[in-house]
This record gives sequence, structure tokens and C-alpha cells, in this order.
Amino acid sequence: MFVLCDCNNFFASCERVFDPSLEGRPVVVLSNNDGCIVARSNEAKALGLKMGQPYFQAREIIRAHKVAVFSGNHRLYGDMSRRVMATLRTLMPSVEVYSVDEAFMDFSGLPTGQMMQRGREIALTVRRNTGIPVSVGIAPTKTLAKVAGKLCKQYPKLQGCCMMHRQQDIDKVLRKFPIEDVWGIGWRYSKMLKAAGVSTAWDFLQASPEWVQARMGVLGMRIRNELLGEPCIGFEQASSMQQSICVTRSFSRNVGDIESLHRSIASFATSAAEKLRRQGACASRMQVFICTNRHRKDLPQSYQNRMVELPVATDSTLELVSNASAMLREMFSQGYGYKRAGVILSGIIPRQQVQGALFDPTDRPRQARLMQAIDSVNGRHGRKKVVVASEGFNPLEVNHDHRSRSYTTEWNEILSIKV
DNA sequence: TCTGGGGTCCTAGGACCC
DNA sequence: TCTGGGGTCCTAGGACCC
Repeated sequence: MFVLCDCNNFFASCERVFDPSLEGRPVVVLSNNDGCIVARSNEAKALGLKMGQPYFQAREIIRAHKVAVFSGNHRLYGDMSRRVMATLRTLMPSVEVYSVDEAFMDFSGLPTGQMMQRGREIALTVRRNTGIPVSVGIAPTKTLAKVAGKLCKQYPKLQGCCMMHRQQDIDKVLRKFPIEDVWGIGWRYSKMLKAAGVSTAWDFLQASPEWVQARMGVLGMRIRNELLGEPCIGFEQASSMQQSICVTRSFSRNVGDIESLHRSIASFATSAAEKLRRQGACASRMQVFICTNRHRKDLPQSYQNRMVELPVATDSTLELVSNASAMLREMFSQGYGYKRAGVILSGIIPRQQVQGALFDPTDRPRQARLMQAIDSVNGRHGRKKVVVASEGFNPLEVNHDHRSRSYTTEWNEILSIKV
């Protein structure tokens, strides 16, 4: 049996932990630049606010109902996530962290009669230790556990834990379960399925395997088998190395000058390099892109991207920034208002496995010592205290007018909490 | 006029997830 | 006026091998 522990309205719940006056009030959390709504409390969902809805379109409702609005504070959410996962690890021997707010666990070996009780215990303990409300779904496959987790959120009387075990219970649920809510069915597939008369998980299972295979390939077959109770997605314990790392941002305005873009790209490359080093990894490919505002159909549109294969995989900020700069100079053209840009690293390997080059002019051990020193200074005295000159100390302005404090990670902010 | 067969590896693009 | 960010996996097709 698979167990899913899913934090309810995670970002909104994190904000509530540190401001109990938000309890019972609608709360939304915004994306970068205060662009879109990316998390909503139940009260906010009830007002009809949608996931991904642009903030400016929701302003009316937000004002009318006194919705509490927060800019994303991902350092806070990251730290709360770490606490939730740490609590789960005290309760279960192995935990597969699936996302910032979800984890899978394995109940096999536990007597069926005890599962419900253990599930409730998980929900209660996480709530007590972290303040975050969670839903626990228990079922024979991951996909069914996701269904069970969703049910918890719909029916409060389940008290945060739902177990689907007997076939007749599973059937009963699937008959009513909307196909678009099934894990692995996105808007494109659900559109296709609905056009074919499939609107519930049950309808999907009535279709022939050949039909599913032809239209959705192995992914569809996997979903089908999982819904039938046959596990196709296993439990993954050890987290393997990431395959790509990207840092991309939208700007608060259209940017037309190469100098501003250059500072941003340098900053993105720096952040990407820091992520690499934190994981003890190096990248052998780097991609940079710039693009205009796709919502402004009245303005000239452009999407440009460039990629370099690095002769020797690297985690050096200097090397990545200079490659990124070269790519930017090559693809920039005057006359466009660029709205978004980013850096993507791939070909990622552990630092120990980097293959040297015979005529490599770089003194890599020296660069490594420099990076270590910079990371250490920035770690001790705050991020971006030491930066490469091309990034500079004047980042492009970003909107985050509703940022909460990083209560759990910054000393001055921890001390500022009113008790 | 006729123009093989059996593979591997890589990448771009499309689908999905949270 | 204002429209997010960071990932994974699968597949088809091209380039290449013998």
C-alpha cells in the first residue's frame, strides 16, 4: 500500500502558521512579480479565485472580500517543507519527497487493520509539529493514493486521512472521479478524452487497452493499470542527481537595453552555478533564452535561445557567466521589449566524474577555491554580498509588495516575531 | 531500371507534474 | 498598466554505425 502525504494549500498554510489571525480568512499567494495567484486557502477557492489567475484580474474580488495577499516567500516555504519531511521521517522508515508539499511512503508490511490509524497519526503529528494541515491518502497504487488524498480535501469528516482498499470502494469513487483530476491527465488529454465521451476515471477504464495505447501511449497504459490497482510507478527512495537546473524570471517591465539584460542573465547564471555547487555537480551544457511579452500581441515578438557545449563540465560562476554573456550578445537585437529571460543547465554530472581536457587553459583547482571562498562569504554575510561585476549591485526591480518575513531562516526576522 | 537491414544514440518538442 | 517558475518523462526523427 502506498501512502501520500499532501500539504493542504501549502503556501497559504505556511503564511497562516505565522499569522493566526489569517485563520478563517481567504488567503492567496502570488508568483514572482506578483503576477499570478499560485496558492489559495479554501476560503479563497470558494470565492472563485483560480490557480494561475493573473493578480490584476482578481483585484476586484480580492478587495471586496478582504482577501489576504502575499508575494511568494519561497525561503519560508522551503524551510517549512523541510520540517514537514523531517517529521514524516520520524514516523516512517523511508520517505520519498515528491515535491515541496508532497511525499510518498510505503505501508507494505503493516497489517491492513492498522493502516487507517497510522495514517491519522501521520496527519495529526505533522499538524502538531509544523502547524501545516495535511491530507493522507492510502491505496494500492500511487495514482489511487492521489485520488484518496483528493477525497480527504473534499470531505472534512475524513479527518485528513482516506484509505481506499476494498475494490467496491475504489469502484464507487472512480465512478464519480473527474478524469481531469487523475494524476497524469493534463488539460490536453482531458480535452481529447472528453471529446471521446470519457469524463470520469471509470469511463476511462471502460475504454479498451488498445484504444488507450493508441491515443496516449505507455503513459496512458500506466495510468490505466494504476487505476486498476496494479502498481506501475514504484517507490523511489534515493534521490538521484537532477538532470537540469534552470533559473528564469519575468521582468516587471519590458526591457530593451542589453545592459539591463546582461545584469539579469549574469545574476541567473550565478544562481544556477550556486545550485550546482550546492549539489556537488557540474554542468556540461548551458542554454540561455530571452523572449518578449507574449500577451502583448500589439508589440513585435521574439524568442531567441542559444546553447553551448562546455569543453569541460563546470560549476564555476565565472565560466558560466562569461558563456551566458557571449550568448546574450549574439542573440540580442535592438527594438524588442524583452519580458522574460533565463539560463538552463544540463548534462549534469557529479563533480568527481568530470572529464578533463588535454589542452584546458583553465586553472580549475584555483577557480574551485575562489568559488568556495565566495560561497562561504555569501553564506555568512548574506546572499549577493560578493557578486561578479557584470551582475552588479543594482538588480532589475521586481514587484513583491506583499512579502512576508522569512520567519524561520533569518535571525533578525525570527527576533521580530510578536509573541 | 533496379538502390538493404538492423541497430544505437541524441535531441527537440510535447505532454505532464507541483 | 499588470499575465510564474522549476522540473520530469516519452516519442519521433535524424544522424550515425556496421
